[in-house]
Amino acid sequence: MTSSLDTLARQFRERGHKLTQPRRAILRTLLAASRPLSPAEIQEYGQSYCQDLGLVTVYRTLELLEDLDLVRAVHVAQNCHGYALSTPGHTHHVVCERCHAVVEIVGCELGDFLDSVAERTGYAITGHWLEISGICAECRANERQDSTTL
Amino acid sequence: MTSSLDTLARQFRERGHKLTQPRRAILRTLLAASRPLSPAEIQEYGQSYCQDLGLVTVYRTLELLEDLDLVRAVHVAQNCHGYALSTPGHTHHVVCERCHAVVEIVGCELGDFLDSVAERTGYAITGHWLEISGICAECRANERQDSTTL
DNA sequence: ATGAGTGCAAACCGTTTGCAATCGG
DNA sequence: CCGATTGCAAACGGTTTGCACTCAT
Repeated sequence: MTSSLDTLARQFRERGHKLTQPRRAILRTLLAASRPLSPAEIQEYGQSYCQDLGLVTVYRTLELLEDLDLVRAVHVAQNCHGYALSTPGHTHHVVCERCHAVVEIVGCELGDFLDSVAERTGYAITGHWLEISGICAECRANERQDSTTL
Repeated sequence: MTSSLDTLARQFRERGHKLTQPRRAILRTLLAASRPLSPAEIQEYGQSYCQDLGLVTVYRTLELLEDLDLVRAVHVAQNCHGYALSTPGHTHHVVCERCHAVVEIVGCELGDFLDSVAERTGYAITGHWLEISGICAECRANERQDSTTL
């Protein structure tokens, strides 16, 4: 399911890019992440793998990883960009409003719907972006607890 | 279908806000728009209705309009925020990649899908955002023409 | 050895804030 | 009239760029 560091590293080199310490740190960070991270977060967490990882390098590496389709940018509410490793195939995210935990929905069941959209609008559909928000089981449990405590 | 300036203005006043020239210009601009506009674009186009419409006012008014649910922020690829009048009820957009024309899909047929997502993930689903991209009939026609011309 | 990749500092750009002047009800 | 609203200038925060140094191959 999830790619390993080796797999990512290989794909990286195969396409003619050097696998430096900073880049390795960024890949490790993304692998360990349970939700999309902002560039600043990637720098912060990445520094545990590469002491002086610079924010600029994070930006440049993310751009490269996006080009290689190894990472995808997702729209997260507040200040827009979050980055997560892309999983093979087409997926959608369900994001918890409280704790920002992300669950991926693998497989996309929108095919029929999109066909009907194409028919109704006359557009040739080339892509779509679906983001679902909700509250995860854990946060709901916590909220129930809080309300009894109040 | 689409609200008129009067309707918007009324809702605006009913909730205790003053309807100033700058605000009226912003509403007019949004009404006339065929796609989500960035704050800067709203200022630019809005100046034809209100000479010295300031960008700051655009930001503050958009924030207010969002609170009132008269406008919704949509995620547009490049630099994130676009704003469009919200239509009553839940809708999705189909955006043309070439000319940015927007068609709204009224009514949302994702109910069953979302139910199954809730079941599979344990999340209580609170909302979703779907944006579909494609190429509109007109642009496809133009492209066919271009390719014959070349 | 050498060019790709890096970090730093500074530029850049969209957004927000403080404030005195203005306008709408 | 009086407070909500405005525009300006300045602050702010995230992102990008120029440049000299370094590292992976």
